[in-house]
Amino acid sequence: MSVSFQQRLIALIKRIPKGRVATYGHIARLAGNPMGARQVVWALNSSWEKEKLPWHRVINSRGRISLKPGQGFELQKALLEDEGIRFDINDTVDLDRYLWAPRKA
DNA sequence: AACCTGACTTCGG
DNA sequence: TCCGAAGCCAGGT
Repeated sequence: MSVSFQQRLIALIKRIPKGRVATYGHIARLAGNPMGARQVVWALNSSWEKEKLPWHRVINSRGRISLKPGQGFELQKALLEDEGIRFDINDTVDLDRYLWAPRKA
């Protein structure tokens, strides 16, 4: 039987290694739907806890945290910095350096 | 079924 | 860089 897009998203997110990040759109693309970025958001909110997902490693296409200050931004940034990820003066991470890409299929 | 919502993305101005 | 508009997707009301 087929695996749902959601399940593929979950599986991919779980594979993001410590010290690396991925963007919503990137993950959606890898899961097979280039335009399913919003689904990633939904997937995270609905099952990051039960699936133990590294939700903090998912950021937006500009290399910045999408959560707002006081609503998780601080926590996410702290978690990423703990993994060795550096933020520049504009709270932006260097995607060319930290963006995760699966080895081979 | 219509309408709203969200940790999105891209494009213009 | 910031803002608005438009496009996209699924779940909740």
